[in-house]
Amino acid sequence: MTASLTMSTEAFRPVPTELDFPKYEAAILALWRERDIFAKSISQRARAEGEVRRFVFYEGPPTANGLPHNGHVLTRVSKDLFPRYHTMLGAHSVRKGGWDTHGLPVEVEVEKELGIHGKEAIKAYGVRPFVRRCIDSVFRYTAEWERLTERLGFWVTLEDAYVTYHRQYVESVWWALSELYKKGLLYQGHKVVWWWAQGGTALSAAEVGLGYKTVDDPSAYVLLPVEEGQELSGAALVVWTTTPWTLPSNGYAAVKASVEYVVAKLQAKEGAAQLRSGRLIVAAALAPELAKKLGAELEVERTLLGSELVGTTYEPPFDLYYAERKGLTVKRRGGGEVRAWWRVVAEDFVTLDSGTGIVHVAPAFGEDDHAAHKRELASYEAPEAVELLCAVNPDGTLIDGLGELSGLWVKAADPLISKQLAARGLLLHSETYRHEYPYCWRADQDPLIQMARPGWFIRTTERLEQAKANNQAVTWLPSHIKDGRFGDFLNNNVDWALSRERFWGTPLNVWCCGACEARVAPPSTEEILRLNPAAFDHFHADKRANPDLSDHLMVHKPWIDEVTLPCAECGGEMRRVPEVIDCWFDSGCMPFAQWGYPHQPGSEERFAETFPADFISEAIDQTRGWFYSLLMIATLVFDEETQARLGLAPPRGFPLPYKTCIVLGHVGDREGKKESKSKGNYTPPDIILDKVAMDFAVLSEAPGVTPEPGVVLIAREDLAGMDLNDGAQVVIYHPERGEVRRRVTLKAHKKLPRRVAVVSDADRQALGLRPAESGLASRPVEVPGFPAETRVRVEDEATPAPGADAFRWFFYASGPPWSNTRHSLRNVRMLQKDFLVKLRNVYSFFTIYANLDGWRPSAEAQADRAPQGLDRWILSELQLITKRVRRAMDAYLAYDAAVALQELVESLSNWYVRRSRNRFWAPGLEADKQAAYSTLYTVLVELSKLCAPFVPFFAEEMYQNLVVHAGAPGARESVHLEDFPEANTEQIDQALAEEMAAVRDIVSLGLRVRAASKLKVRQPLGRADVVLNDGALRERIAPYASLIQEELNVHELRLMYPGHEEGAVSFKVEPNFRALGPRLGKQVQAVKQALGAASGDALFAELTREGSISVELPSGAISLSAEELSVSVSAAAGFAAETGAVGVVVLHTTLTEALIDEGYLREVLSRVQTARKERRLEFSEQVRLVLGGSERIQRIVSANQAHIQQECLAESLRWEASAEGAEPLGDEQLGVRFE
RNA sequence: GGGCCGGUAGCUCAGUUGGUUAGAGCGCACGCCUGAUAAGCGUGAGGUCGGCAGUUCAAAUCUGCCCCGGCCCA
Repeated sequence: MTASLTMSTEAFRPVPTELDFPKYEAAILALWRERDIFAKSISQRARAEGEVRRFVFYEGPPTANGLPHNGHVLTRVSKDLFPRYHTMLGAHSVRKGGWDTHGLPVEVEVEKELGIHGKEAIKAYGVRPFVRRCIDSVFRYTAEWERLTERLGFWVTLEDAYVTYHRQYVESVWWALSELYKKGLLYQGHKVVWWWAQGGTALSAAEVGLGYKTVDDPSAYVLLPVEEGQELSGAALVVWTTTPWTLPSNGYAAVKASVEYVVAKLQAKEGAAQLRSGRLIVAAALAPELAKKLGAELEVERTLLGSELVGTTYEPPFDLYYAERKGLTVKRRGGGEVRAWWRVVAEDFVTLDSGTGIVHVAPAFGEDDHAAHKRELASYEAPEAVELLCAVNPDGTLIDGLGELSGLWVKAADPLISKQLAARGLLLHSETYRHEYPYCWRADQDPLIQMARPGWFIRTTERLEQAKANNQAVTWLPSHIKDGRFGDFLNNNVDWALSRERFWGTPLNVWCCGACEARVAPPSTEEILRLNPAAFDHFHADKRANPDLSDHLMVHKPWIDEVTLPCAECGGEMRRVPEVIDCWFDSGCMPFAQWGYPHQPGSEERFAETFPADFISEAIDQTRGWFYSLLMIATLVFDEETQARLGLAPPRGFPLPYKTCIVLGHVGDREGKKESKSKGNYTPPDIILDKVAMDFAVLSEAPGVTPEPGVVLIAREDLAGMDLNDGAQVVIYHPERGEVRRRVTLKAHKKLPRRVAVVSDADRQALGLRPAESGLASRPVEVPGFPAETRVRVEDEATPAPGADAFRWFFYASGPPWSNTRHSLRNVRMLQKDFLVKLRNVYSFFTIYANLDGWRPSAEAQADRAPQGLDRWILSELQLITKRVRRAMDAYLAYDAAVALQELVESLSNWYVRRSRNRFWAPGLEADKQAAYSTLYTVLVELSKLCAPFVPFFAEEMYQNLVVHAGAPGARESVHLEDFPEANTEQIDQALAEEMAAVRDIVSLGLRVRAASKLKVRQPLGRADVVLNDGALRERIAPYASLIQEELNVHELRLMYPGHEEGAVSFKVEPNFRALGPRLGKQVQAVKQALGAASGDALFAELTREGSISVELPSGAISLSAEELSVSVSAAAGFAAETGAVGVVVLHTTLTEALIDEGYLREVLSRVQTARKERRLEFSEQVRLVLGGSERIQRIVSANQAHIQQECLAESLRWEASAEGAEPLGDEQLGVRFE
């Protein structure tokens, strides 16, 4: 048979023997592109007749100004899975991409590019060119993102992706802000923020979190003397602070009302510094500790509750405000008058964890402080009379009026402040305090300070109950997010600090009148133009001068700052506030802003169709990010009243704006550590997707080793990262000159850091490489930026990369997506082997035999005949798994679905195919063989559909070959245009599933007996006895007797009832705890003992005879029914037998001469087949066989000549007594050759 | 310091309403099979279920405290 002839008659393309997944994935990608399968998968559903169910998915926009990493791979594959599934279920699922483009990270990138730092530097450079650079930088890595997206098979339309800086998008955001403004939810106020003084900006919580460092700060215990004329005069409150620079801004001293305080006399030692007061007021519980610090005795004079201290006035440490405002009093709403500042207040945030139990409160610095101040203000009749005390300028220097302290950077002022306080007798004690303190994440020498700043806020706290109710309606996966991390976050909600004093962001659309108090928040440029038709003239002029100016910049700083509006109240000029907004607000607007709602034509319909989302998914760090911004904005903007006003029909109840949210865990390295580019413990996605290659900085030598030519040394971790062992053969080359390659041996070297490679002189010369200048000090993160000739690429050519399906499968099958994943090439390959490789082998097996037999799919071949035996079983398994997969996917449980699919492949490969092999190589194409092909074909085709959302490439590969190429009836263009399989419950046979499980157990037990008795399976045995624990199973197993016989290679199989065996087993009778526990309680332990002490065989006999067992207990005799007992058999000593959960398998191990002959015959066949294989003969090629060897073999061969010829495809068989090359075969000799 | 999640075999993970012999895969060891063959299969070893205390006839499972790791927040 020649190749060309075979080709023409074969229904299926042969499956290549080499395992190169990336190779065929490339072909599949081309096919999808060419045929536009993704678009068709969507439009096909949209065109369906009748009401089309929608499945709404929102893309959480990534930022394209950084490179994608493995965490993004997880999000992308997670986001891809469910829309694919629902599309196959018939839903219309639009997948619009999106890009997040605003924010500080973009500005920082540009600053780096320009080599400038800070707001002032940006202004000096020019905001106009700066912003133009921002817009250019936003899509720096778009190409990489697009490539990764396509390569992973993540189906999303990027062509019409929403972009947060686009004018259309910005105007939608404006609309939302305008709505909030109208509802009174947008206001200007003060908030304590983490302030980066040098940069002149507040940092978001996430940014602050990046910069914590352990530092030593001053720790000062300061006296606040009680003012004259009060009960406690003569004593001083002791407060503790680690930020002395906030002392000039002190406003209150806070205590906890319920805590006990003491007035104690300090027994100062000789020579101690002179203090203003020797009587100290501190929390009783902390007094001893303070005394210890002071090295002095504290003599308690009086004890009082915190509540008794409230109202006491004191002298602040600095005169700055005191002189002027000590007389300022305010009226309480409920009546009464208090001094505005410098009195004791009761606050719950006061703890006894550290300090003195009395807290120095500086309302301008510190969140608790500010909140306390606000509570005070809220109780006044005229709060506006009280101005905030703030002795610090926005640039972080102390204000004028503080003498030598004025103009000093706050941290620099600390020592001086301590000195002054000491001089004035107010410093009780000072030391240093080691703690975590935040620094700017991008200028790590700049400490952040907490500071109250004016800004714009969204009154989220006002509608918090709705937000919470909304959260309760969301299906969170995992469920603990709802009341855990997300719920907690809502419970601790504070108003959303919306504004940012930066340049590149959505400008806050609030215009204020310079002459009066009027403000407007126009929702669109259209409205702006209505108010001032010339509003954008300056932009158009700029555009004429610079035609390449992006139109989108019309709604950005600095152009938008020039837009003025006439004041409707007074006719004055209104100017925009200078701030831009938090970019999280942008992303939270995407449900409507992606359509340009409500300004764009058609956006109402589109928004109505796609709100809320059925499903979103991002990593856990988005809890406070996107998950929050989406939910909060939807809650605030789309309340019932507004929905009615907007005419959103039908009205949406909670949850908004997403029904289900899968919260993903983080992707870690092999050790579970966070993958980080700077540490180099990072597997680039390309290693999984394309080829196993990595770049290293070139070194000429390692500590203590001179490299030999042909050997390259790298760190052990890097070796493991490429899934290679010490001594692996790889190729190395110049990263830009891949045509010249050297084959080398990789060796691990302990003293090497990551991402450097020691290359010998000879190899370096041959490849045109030179050592990297930074040598051993090269940091992993820098290596990609090195000049090409100082980098060497190491590639494992022998083992292709696992590919996109394997990458996807890894994330689905390695565990629930919310648990952290340990990612590495090795782990990806491990899971690939379990599923993809195994499935591929079955698929390959099928094509080989189906082609040999000329079987092809047809309506007739797939006719619904009643399947029997194994066919019936595997088809039932298929339906059971289909049911499980659907149930799991409907509940968004990808991992459960993946496990189910894996089980099906296991059953298919390890049992169905293995047990059916002889059916496939039986001669001819009889009915049974037809049935086998038809069954295996059906399972494979259904599997291709079942796994299509998971491994879209391989599913397509199978489908294209088995269905499309083979011209099967009903073939669609792509598996992704197919309907997802529905379980055919008629084919489910639960009983059969149990029976087959028992059969597989019995076979395992039998094999265990053989292994224990050192009896090869090839040696037939006379008989096997099976004693089942469950007698009822005997009848049900009987039909599979021949199958078991064959697997165990025994002539006869006896299935026995317990009690009818021949002494090979003994019985064990135990309590059935589940049944007996409730009845007997404590006595079950006594029953257990009694049963254990008695003979199991006797108990079993009694049970069989009487139907129950009587047991003597200390409390009297009780009778136990069969249901209350569990009886099991085990192998009796002296038999070749093994015990398992199903029962006992006994093998009769006596070998007769006839059995030995049979064994030899099997050996002869095996030898001949092995010889065929060694000669690489075609499966169907006929041979002229010559055998030789000892006499006994000759006798066996001649007695079975026809059988041997048939089995081994031998057209002739000749015996040659003196055959050369005869080898030992047990006690005999055999030689095999072909003529 | 607070919150959330996790801690089960060498590794990665399952583990039903608590039921008495805790599972799977990989890896390892041994072996089998040979017309899936650079495949396939079996068996085995390997566990104080993070620790301690409690509830219970019975705890990997429920409760409390503690230890370790990760993440988030401060």
